Amino acid sequence: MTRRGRQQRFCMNIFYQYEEVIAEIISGLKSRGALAEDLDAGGFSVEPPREDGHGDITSNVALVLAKRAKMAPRDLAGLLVPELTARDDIQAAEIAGPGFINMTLSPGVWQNIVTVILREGEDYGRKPKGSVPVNVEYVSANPTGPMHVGHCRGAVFGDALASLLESQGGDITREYYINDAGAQVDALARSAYLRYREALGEDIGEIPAGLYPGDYLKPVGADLAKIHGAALLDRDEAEWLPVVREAAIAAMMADIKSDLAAVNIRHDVFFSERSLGDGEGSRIEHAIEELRTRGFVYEGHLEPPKGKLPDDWEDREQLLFRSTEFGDDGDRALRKSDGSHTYFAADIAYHLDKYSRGFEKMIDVWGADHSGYIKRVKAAVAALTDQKAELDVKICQLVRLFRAGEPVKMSKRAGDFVTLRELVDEVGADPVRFMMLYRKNDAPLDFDFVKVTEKSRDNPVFYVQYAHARAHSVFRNMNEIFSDMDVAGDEVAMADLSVLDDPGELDILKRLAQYPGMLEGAAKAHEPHRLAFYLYELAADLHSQWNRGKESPQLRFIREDDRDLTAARMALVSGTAEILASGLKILGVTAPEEMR
RNA sequence: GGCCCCGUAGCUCAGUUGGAUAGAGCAUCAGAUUCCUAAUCUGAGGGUCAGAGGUUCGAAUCCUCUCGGGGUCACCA
Repeated sequence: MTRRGRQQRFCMNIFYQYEEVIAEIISGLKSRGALAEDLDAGGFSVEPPREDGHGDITSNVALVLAKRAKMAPRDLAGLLVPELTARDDIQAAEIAGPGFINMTLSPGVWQNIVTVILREGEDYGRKPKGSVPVNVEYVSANPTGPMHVGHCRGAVFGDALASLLESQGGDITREYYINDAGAQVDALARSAYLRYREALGEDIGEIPAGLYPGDYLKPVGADLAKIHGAALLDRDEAEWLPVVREAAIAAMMADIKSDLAAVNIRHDVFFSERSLGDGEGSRIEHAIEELRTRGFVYEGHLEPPKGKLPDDWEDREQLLFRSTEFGDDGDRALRKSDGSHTYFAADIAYHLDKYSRGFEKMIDVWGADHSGYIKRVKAAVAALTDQKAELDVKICQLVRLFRAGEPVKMSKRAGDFVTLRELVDEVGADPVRFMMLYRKNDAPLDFDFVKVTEKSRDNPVFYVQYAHARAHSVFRNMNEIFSDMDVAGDEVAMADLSVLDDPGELDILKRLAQYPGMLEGAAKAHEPHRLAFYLYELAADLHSQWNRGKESPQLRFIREDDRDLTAARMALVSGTAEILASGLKILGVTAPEEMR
């Protein structure tokens, strides 16, 4: 981390503040000749200790610099410790293990966290909006039917990731790629056409294999009948198909947007694959030309696929992208045997379009079945942008549905898959969103309809929301006793916090201090689940302290006999509620003020 | 067969990008209710981080191999 980088950061993160303290001590030692003037002092960190008993904050500075300074780590630490302990804000600093420096801070440092949170409010831990545009593409479900639970996880993940990046200063565009070209939407159009004839009174019998049998196309057929009457009946398919297709896609996209709205997801840009065109002069041809000028396109033969050979495999010469140049396993076809472009070719053009719109950072969120597709798209982005753009592809693994421990059977062919809408209608948006995020994206996830609505510690959604509600319950009860004390007012904000010295209170304070660094790390790693886990831990800290007040009445947040102490504790509880609400907001989950 | 993901307590999972004696919840056992919401909390037991090598001050984490589970594998979208 450069010096400039440190200064540009908000100084809310106390771990960075102490990195700075150590950096200053090192330059002091240099100027006094205790350390070499040209010693590179970068690369160390100050972090919360992993275990109790290792102080409040810990640094690996001596371990990181030892080799460069040609000193034993513990000796180097020995130079730093006296300087650290000389400070008022550091109660103790000791050398531990191979050369860690464990510091115990004076309680005032922690108590001050609350003052900062109450001042910054929702901005605590956030960074001001920066100028780096980031494109997050997620959902991108085919417009051939309603959203089902398989889409849901990626949708929630992408949305929360976008919000998380936004909280760290990203200039985020949320984007949906509509696969409205190709055979699937033609099949959709033919299915809708059948429903159209049905709406005009014809008995259409069974929906043929290869078409979409779901009832959800019936309204589309009815609308077509209303608008066109019998006018489309006696035409050739070439005439009615574009008309029906457009109507069907529009209807499906309207359904999808409304399904997404049910889980509070919205996109800034809906990008149509069809708009990329086809054939001469299209953006797809342009993208292929861009690759060709860079020497990554050639006519050639592909190796037969490994494993069992498809029945209709034929060796042929075709237009290929040299993706092996960028680490892919094989070169990839750009044109099909009928001369039209492949889906991949369209995707290349799409990503080139993103780049030309100014996005040098792109994130795609895909389902698990697309993992084999990552390398070729990354290869294409690298090739087209001369490696200037970075694309991160996040894969969301499958969601397995359970009901009270029993697997929920689904058959997509029979059309009885569980839709996103059914899921949300039954359990609500909050549990859906939180549970989809309470797991790493690349691990499979079990979702139990019954468990997620349980009111118990076993259900993390409830547990976190309850902590927030409990805080507000405390405020209400406080006003029963001190009717003129305003939790949001100056008396609380300016309260003397030095009385917050109970170990349980300090635990909460230390957890609050971790919030900015946790957010930054989660955003950098593109891992919103870290925030969900953090909120669970913060909720546990608050519940825990609340309960200590049962055994030890002097620890209760509300102390009828001590107005000043009550004000200080209101500040603590208020700061905690603020962070719970702020974090939940990033995850897109509500923070209720009471549970019922 | 190739590629990708996963393998951590009986179960479900974290592990802050290489840090110290590996952590939560559930389940089990023992406790807390005149009391700010017991919808919660306190404590105990439970581990060869799948296995074997390697890299270094230091590995659950990085590299190689083996075993086991899942996904995927010309032209579809």
